[in-house]
Amino acid sequence: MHAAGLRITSQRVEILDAVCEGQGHTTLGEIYARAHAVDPALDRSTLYRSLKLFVVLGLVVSAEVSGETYYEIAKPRPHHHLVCHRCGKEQEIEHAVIQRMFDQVYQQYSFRSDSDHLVLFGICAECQRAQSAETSVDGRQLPR
Amino acid sequence: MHAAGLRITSQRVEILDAVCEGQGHTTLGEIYARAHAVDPALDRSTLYRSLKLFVVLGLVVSAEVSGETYYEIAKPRPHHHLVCHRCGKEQEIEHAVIQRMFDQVYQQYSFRSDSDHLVLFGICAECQRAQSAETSVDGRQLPR
DNA sequence: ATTACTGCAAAGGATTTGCATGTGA
DNA sequence: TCACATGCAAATCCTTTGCAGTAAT
Repeated sequence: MHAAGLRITSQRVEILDAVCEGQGHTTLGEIYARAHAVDPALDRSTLYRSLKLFVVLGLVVSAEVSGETYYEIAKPRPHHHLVCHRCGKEQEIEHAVIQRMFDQVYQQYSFRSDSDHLVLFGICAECQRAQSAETSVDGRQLPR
Repeated sequence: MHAAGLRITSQRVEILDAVCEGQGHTTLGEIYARAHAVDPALDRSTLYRSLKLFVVLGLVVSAEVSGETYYEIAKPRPHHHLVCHRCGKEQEIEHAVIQRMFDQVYQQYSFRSDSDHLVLFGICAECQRAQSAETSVDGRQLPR
């Protein structure tokens, strides 16, 4: 940071903290809420400027999911997320599974994928159980 | 469409046509340009309203890629895109490769993925060749 | 003492909304 | 005919920008 002649200000620290707190993905609004709670004088324009800076510096990565931009502290290794569209919970998954898929894509299409931050939507284990419970009576599946 | 008590208007047809014309993904701006060329009276608000309706009805799917929303006629089978971030070209790939990855994710995480429209970034075959040419002289690789 | 950074306020752009009018079924 | 859709204009929301004051090095 110093290397680029940039300064470490209290606002930047607060914002970076706020990004950390939202483990996994956080929206801009959430970041602002947290940082603003700590420092009510913090302005939105500062948030926008800082976030943009962090992304350029590679401290933070951003991803667009269903119309919103999410921010996350950059991690050294590529990783990916599973998001349940029933309960909204998200979990991180390791890169290995994805890498195998990338390899197959390369074999078939000669395309070298390097997306290091995919988001897969679906139904998590818990919600699968909940769903099957909804369509069954006393554990017996209802005919559809 | 009639089923829901909705009407088929000339504007809706024009907009749907405009989405079709942009094979693969099209931005809202491109759709507007095309539809507006056909019918200069067409208003942006109508475009927004119609596009939103089409997405709800499942006629059109939307995806956000690098800060922009892209629209595409919904296809019966799930499919995915490879986007080269050097030349910008995109190609469609079949679902099978992705499905295998989904299966592995399910085995490891009990998470049922159903993303039917992934976008993978990377470098396409052509650009790989171009890149290696840049770092070679007379076909011999330069030491890095 | 510099000069980058902030907050404020205003500008800019994209999207949404209220309402009177028009039009498809 | 009658409710749905449209166009227009205004409202709203999100993000960016210019500038004068503030603070980090």
